[in-house]
Amino acid sequence: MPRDIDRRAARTRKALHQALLTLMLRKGYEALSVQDIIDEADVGRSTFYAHYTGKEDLLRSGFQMLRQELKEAQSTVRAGAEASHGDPLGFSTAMFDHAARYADHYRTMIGGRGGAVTENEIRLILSEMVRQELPATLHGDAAPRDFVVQFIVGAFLTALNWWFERKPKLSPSQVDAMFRSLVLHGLSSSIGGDRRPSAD
Amino acid sequence: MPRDIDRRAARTRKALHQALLTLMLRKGYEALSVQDIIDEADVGRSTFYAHYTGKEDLLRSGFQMLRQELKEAQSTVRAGAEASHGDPLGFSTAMFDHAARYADHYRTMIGGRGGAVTENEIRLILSEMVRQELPATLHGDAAPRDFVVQFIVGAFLTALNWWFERKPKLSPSQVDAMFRSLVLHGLSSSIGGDRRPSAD
DNA sequence: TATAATAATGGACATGCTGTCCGGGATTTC
DNA sequence: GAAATCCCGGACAGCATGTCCATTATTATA
Repeated sequence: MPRDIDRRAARTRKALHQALLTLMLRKGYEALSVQDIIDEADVGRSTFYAHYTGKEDLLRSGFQMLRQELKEAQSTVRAGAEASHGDPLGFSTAMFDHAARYADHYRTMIGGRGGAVTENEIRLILSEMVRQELPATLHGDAAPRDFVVQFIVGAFLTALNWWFERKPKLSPSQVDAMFRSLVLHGLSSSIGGDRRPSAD
Repeated sequence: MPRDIDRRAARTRKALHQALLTLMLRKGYEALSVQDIIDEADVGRSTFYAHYTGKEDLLRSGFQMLRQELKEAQSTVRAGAEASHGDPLGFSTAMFDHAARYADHYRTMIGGRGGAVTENEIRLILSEMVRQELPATLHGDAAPRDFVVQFIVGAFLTALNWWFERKPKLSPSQVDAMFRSLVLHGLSSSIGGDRRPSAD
C-alpha cells in the first residue's frame, strides 16, 4: 500500500533536506535564506512553502527524522550495552566516536555556527538520550535528576566544542577520558589540595 | 581639553543601547530589526548607520562596555576575595546572587532567547573571569586548564538556565550548592556505589 | 490505458528590511 | 560668532519573504 506519501512530495522533501545539509556545511545555518535553499535544491518557490513554513520548519523536520532514526538505533545498541553496568557514563565513548566520524556535521551544528535553533534541538535529543541511559542508581540528594541530565549534556557539548576548536588532533578516547574525569569526579581530580567533606 | 566625543554622539549611542536593551527584554534579540531599534530610540536611520554597521555591531559594542565595567569591578572585589583561599569556585556565590538580582536580563541573554551572538559573547566574558579567578593550584594532569575553564562556564550557564526554566523558586544559594557539588565532585557525589580510583 | 487526483512550476505581486546617499537644519566646540 | 560636527528626513535600489494563480507534469487508480 503506497498510501503514505506521493513519490513527488517525498522527492521534494528529500531534495530540500539534502540542500539544507549541504548549505549548512558551506555557509552555516543563520546565513541561509529560503532562496538559497530552493536554488540549491532546484525546487520552485511555491513548492517550498507548500511543504514547510520556512527554513526553521525544514530544520526541525530534519531533526525529527534524525530523532526517530536514533530511537531505533538505540534499541539495537541497548541489547549489547550490558557492559556499562556500574558505569553511569557508559554511553559517552560511543558518542565521541560518532562525533569523530561525522566531525564536519557536528562542527556545523555546534558552537554558535548552527544557530540557536539547531543547538536547542541538539540539546533536546541529547537530553532524551542521557535521561534514558543514565542509570537509576543515581541519588537525588545532591541535585535533581533533571539538573544532572542538563549538566551532562552541557559538559558533552563543551567537550566537543573544545575538541574541535582547540585540539582537533586528539583522539576520541582522549577527549572522552577528560570528559569522564570531570563529569564523574569534578575538579577534585585536578586540584592539589582536597577538602574534607565533613562540616563546613 | 574638551570631551573626546561630541555630546550628541554620546547621547545617540546611549539611546540606541537603551533601546536595544528594552527591546531585547520585550521581544528577544533575534526578532529585532534595525528598524525596531531606531524607532524605539527615536533616531534617524542614517544616524544609526553612522555609528554602527548593524544590530550585531551595536550588541557587541554594548558587551564591550559591560566587559570594561566588570574589569574594574573585579579589581575592587579582588581586594576582599582573600576568603576564597582554598576554594576553586569561590566566585560562584557572587555570580548566582548577581544573576538573581538581574534575572530578567539574564533570561533574555541565555537559553537560546538571546541568539548565538549573545551567548557566545557571554561565554567569552565568563571565560575571562573564570580563567583569572581559578586558582593556580589546579594540576593539568586530568585535563588542560582551557578545558576546565570551558567546563565550568558551561556548567554555570546550564545551572542558570535550569534554574530559570524549571525551578525559579529556588534561592541563589540552593542552586549554587548544586552547581558546586557537581562541578567540584561530579556525579560521584550522587551515585550510590563509588569506584576505586586505582588502576582502570 | 484512460482518467481523475495530486504535485510542481514559474511568474507576478505587495510588503518589509537593508544599507547608502544627500541637502538642509541643528547643536556643539573653539 | 564661525566653523566643525552631528542629526534628520527622505529617497533609493536591492533583496528576501509569503502568497496567489494558471499551467503543466507526474502519479495513483479504475
